[in-house]
Amino acid sequence: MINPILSPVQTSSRDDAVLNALVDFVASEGLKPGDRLPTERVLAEYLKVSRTTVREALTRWQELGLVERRQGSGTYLRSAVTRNMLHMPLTLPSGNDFKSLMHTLEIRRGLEAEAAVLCAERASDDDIAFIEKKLVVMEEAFHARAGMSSEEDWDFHLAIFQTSGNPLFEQIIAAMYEMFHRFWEHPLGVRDFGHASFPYHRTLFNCIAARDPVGARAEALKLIATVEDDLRRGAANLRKQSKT
Amino acid sequence: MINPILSPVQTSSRDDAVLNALVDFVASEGLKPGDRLPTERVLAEYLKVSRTTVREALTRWQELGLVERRQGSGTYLRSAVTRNMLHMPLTLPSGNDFKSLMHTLEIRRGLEAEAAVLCAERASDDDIAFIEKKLVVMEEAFHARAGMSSEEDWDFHLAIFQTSGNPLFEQIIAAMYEMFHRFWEHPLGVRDFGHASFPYHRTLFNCIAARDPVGARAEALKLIATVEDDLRRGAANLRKQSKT
DNA sequence: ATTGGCACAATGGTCCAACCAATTGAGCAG
DNA sequence: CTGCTCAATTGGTTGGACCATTGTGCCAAT
Repeated sequence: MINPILSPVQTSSRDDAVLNALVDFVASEGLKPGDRLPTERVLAEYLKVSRTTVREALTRWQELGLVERRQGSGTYLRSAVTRNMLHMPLTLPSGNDFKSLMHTLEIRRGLEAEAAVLCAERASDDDIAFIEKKLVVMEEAFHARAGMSSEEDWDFHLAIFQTSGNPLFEQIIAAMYEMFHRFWEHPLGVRDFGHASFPYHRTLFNCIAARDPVGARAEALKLIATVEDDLRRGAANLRKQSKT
Repeated sequence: MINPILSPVQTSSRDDAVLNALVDFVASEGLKPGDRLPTERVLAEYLKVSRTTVREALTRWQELGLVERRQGSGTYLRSAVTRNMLHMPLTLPSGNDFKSLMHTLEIRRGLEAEAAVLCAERASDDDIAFIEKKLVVMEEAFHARAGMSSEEDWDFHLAIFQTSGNPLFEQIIAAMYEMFHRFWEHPLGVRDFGHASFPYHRTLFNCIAARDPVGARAEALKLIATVEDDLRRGAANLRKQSKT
């Protein structure tokens, strides 16, 4: 173990200084996601650094998804920024095959079950009413379109994560979810994807409403299991197609 | 839901082209993590782009942790790179307070348990021998120094994650671990931090070696529970100190 | 009044040439 | 062999120029 006393010696590079200043600026101006940042030229002049340095700093934020740049238009905030953020770039080698998608589901399995437990333990009456509202919306959308709808489904799960009282669940699972859905839409030939998971949303909610953590974990695991089955069916479909 | 048919219209920017070319170069040269890449000037000339563009591309890889740049020395590969890598950069509001540390443990609880299950299901005999080696090293370090050692402890857990066959476990938990250890060293007045978790390392290994997923989950949960207890004790310590 | 096209300014993207700062290694004095 | 100096190498920064895209306002045609 390295002695922490003499380890850091932070030679704060120019970029970091720019980003720190930018964090303060965003805070003082009260900028929210979607708002436009000052132009690179303005930032460069204001911070007394070259535009190249500003660009390197913004490139880093862009790669982290904190900011979006549109040529001819400007640079826009994409997410809330604070000082002391911890950046965790996850990299999955070759992310568009069956195995990689399965890996995201294994993560979700662990986290969704845990979130369901915490949610069942901590939910207030208001929280439960809120979650039920999302559930009803999802069920209506299901019956109206005769199929799962990603949007409302996600809203329901999101309500659970938020009620868990731990913001990390939402952020990590959101990343898994995004990666998964980037591919699940059409490529896999399964038309009624997610159909089988429908009933478990209601049973999961019932356990949460009854403050039953053990039951909530079990229902969450069943729900993920149906998605895994769908994925396996999709993979089998693909294999069959490629053979013909 | 947006119709995916008419969404992308990918105008491949210059940076991406550079990075793709670099992936091919790394592949053709068989470069491994730790190896040195060509200098920025050489890359610029070879790819017929300006050095600025090369730098922007490398800055992006650096932010993703794929590459490390040392002024005066060169640019070094830090991780395997392949085409079709999928990047999921997460940024977490890094709290330095008790609640945030507890949040990281809740994530670890879900993931370590799941990793232990998968490890017990999938471990080959060689894997188990490797894990046991790490365990023995940790136990020796424990007896030699009469206390937990972060380094060897982490190596043991790392071996389990790697055996789980899912690289995401290692990456996510590593981030949680870093966030946690950024504060656990001395600030909390608990001297024998992690001491109570020691015996569960052996029991966890026994379950894995016996290919007992259910038992492995249980032992992993017990292990995390002891860490949570330590953290709670540390928080109580802090409160007591601040009152005097 | 609405629509379509056009010129123009603003903004991010690229390029170049130079210089700064840290690292490395060769050469040399002790 | 040790320790120092020095020069070449390499990433970091700068200023200035130009390109490509976007947004806006004006104007003519409908």
